[in-house]
Amino acid sequence: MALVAPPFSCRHRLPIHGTAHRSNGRCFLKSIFIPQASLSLTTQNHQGLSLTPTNTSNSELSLPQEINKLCESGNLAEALVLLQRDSDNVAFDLSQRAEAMSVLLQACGHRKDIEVGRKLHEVVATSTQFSNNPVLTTRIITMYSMCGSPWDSRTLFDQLQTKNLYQWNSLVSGYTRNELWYDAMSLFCELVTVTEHKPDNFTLPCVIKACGGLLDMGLGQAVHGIAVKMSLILDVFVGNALIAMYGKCGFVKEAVKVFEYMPERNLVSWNSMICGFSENGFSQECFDVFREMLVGEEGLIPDVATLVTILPVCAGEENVEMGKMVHGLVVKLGLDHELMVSNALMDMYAKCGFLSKAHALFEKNDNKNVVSWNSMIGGYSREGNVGGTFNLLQKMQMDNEKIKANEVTILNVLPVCLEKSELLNVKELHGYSLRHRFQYDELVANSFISAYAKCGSLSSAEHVFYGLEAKTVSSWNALIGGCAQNGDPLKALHLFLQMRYSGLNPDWFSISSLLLACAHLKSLQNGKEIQGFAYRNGLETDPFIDEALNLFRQMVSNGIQPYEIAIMSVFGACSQLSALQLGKEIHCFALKAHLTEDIFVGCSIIDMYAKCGSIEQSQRIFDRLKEKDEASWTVMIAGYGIHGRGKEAIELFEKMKRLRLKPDGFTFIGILMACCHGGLVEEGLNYFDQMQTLHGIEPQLAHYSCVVDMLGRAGRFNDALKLVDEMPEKPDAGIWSSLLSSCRIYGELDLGKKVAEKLLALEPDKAENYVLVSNLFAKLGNWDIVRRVRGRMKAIGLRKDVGCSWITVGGKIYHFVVSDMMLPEAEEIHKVWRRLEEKISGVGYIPDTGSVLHELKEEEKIEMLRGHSEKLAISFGLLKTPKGVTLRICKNLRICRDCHNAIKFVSKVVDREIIVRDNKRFHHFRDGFCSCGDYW
DNA sequence: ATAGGGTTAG
Repeated sequence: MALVAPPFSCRHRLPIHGTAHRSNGRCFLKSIFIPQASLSLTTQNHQGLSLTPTNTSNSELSLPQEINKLCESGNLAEALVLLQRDSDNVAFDLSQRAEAMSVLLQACGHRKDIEVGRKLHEVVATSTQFSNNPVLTTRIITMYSMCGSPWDSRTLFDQLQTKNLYQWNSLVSGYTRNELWYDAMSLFCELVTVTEHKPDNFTLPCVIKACGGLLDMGLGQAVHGIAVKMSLILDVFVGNALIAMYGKCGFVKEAVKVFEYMPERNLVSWNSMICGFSENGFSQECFDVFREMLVGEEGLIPDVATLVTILPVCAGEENVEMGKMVHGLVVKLGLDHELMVSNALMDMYAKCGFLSKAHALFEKNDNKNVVSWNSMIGGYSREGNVGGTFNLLQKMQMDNEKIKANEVTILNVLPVCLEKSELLNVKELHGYSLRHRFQYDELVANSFISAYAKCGSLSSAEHVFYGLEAKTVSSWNALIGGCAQNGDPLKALHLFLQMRYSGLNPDWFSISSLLLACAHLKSLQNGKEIQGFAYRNGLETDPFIDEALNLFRQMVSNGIQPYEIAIMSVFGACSQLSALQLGKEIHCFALKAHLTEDIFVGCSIIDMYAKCGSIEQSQRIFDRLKEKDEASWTVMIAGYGIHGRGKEAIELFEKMKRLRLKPDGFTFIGILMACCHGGLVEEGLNYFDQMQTLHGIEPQLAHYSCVVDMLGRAGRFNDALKLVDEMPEKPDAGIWSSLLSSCRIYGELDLGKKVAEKLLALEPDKAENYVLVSNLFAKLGNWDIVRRVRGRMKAIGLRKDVGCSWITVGGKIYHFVVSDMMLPEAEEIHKVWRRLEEKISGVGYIPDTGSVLHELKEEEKIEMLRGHSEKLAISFGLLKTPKGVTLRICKNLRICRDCHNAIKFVSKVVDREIIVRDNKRFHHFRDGFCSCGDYW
């Protein structure tokens, strides 16, 4: 094939750029990789290219020539005056006048001068000779769309009595030019279905581009089909448009196919191909195609578009060697003064870490625009160079070329404000963007939301968020991510729900943030808050953690590799739900992804199995861990703690000390909890003492809480109160509430009253506390006080958290709310329980109506007990699982005395192990006994 | 008369 550059590219480019390539006749590209033969073209292309021939030898210019001269110097208004003045001049015939109008219309389009364009339109429309001139109307349609006002194009188009294909094409291209992809598509449909016109090689490229704009690959394929049927696929423009469209839609393979089968290719085809690879992250392919384009048999010379496509690839890959080579090519082609090229070069050097080289280019270049400044500012910003960034920003504003900052500037500067969490700078920048109306840009607004959140100013973040007119998934994500990362995980979850209610679908970012929130929430008591939250918000289906886990699965099955943090978060979420099956599944995934060796992930896995009730599995994982640190030992000890296996916890703790590992504050929380749940009071007190004397660890509130709880449960109220007095910190509500429940167990009415007062004074707006207080008095039959407490609760509008239990069957989590009559299989479930109740009554079960806090008749109380959610969950589990399978139930509140008693009997009569996790610990029921030894 | 590829951020 002859190495002839297609005339198209230059003809197309020249009117825009105005400069032609210079060639000194030498083979200037040889040193890179261009074959010599390609050379002759540059000069050849040069000829006959000027827009309109000007006849300078003749002092008498024709009207079109004169208009053209004025247009070239930018005097469009003058040209219009000239046209109008000579409207009666017979010296100019009609065709000359029409041509002159054409020239002016074109110039209006190029220079976006809609004022003059509109006046000229009026002139044409009101004249009898020209109003129906199809050439002129086409030009007016084009002019309006080039001025960014395709609506005016449409108005004129609709007024036309008859429309030819030129006019249709002009309007379609006007829509695509203004990125009104949908309008372009529907106009095309109209053209095909309503008119006799057949779309041609001018129509299709626009339509194909619109498909790309809509990112609608299906539509694009359909148009591709039309192109094939009409044999328009042979057209270079159509082929090029297809390459670009497939690239935009993410189907590079299709783009390559089109490229390979094209009967004729030009520079644009190559550029589009490189661009397609670039957009889809195939950097090596970009370089390969670029090289092939230069040295292959077609041997084309790159133009500005090629260079500004390939340079960002070098930048993205930080491949400065390639970048330098392209730079050499740029110089040899004489394109180093092209603004876009020099900008791309600067950006490339900056991104490759050669900031001073970039700066040198920047200084040398006196032709700068916003992009130039932004690229440099971005360079300093990425380096975290606060001074350099702000210095440039200031210089930019003082620059006498009056280049104004834009949205990208803001986006570049914002990250450096976060370097030192500079809230002040963020606020200042925000003020600036408000004044310049940049906050209407979605990206800018979202960046401010996350920036404020990162600086710890959630309220400002929310302020920006709620001020948004249209909230997209990204806006929600910015706020959700901010809350998740900045210590308000519950708010993150709340927002997640709100987003779903507003009809938006969460994406991967939302889910990651949610997972992060779940990880932070691990410290909350077994997800109790989350469950309560979900139910208070009327979430009837599975709670969102469940959904997050489902989405995590999708993420995995879509081949998206989660980071360690995501894995850990998911384990955290499993722990909260006690979703053993799911936890196992994710454990398998982590194994396959070789993430289990990670010391943190290993830790989460141990924690997950323990919190999902499978302490033996935790121990196995723990034993196999190659690398164990203090944290690994601590989660293992704490795991035994929540299972009430104090002895094992103590063994581990002693072993840990023998290995000379240093227990820290967290380890002591674990061991104290273990002693507390295992009823090992003396041991616990001993460790509490050791912790201070031997290890020099100052006990925190959490340690005191454990010990006070431990003493209270053992009925040693004097010791407990003594410790409360000795505490350096003020006791919190947790301490009072644990004491209060101990008072209930031991019937300590007087102390209970005092403790209740303290608790309600400290946390007057927490429903749980009122429930605790009323439980105490209800147990003693003091209904008067119960009624008063309940009344007070009602008066301040508090409602008790709904009791809720859940069980996993077949990988799905089923929830049961107390006295839930809306259950899908309510009939069967209740029947199962009735039968069980008969059976266990035969072996000694007597309903413990003391657990019912309402004033009801005895029979009604018994009916209430039957509705407790854990009983429903167990009945469901028995109904749905084969004989002998262990049932694992979770509950958001503490298990009641009657249920605890009943489940002991059930475990005996159905001969199954039943594991219940309440909001404090695990209960393993087997053969009529519970692992907690009725001490909880 | 009407057409395809292109720099900064995400």
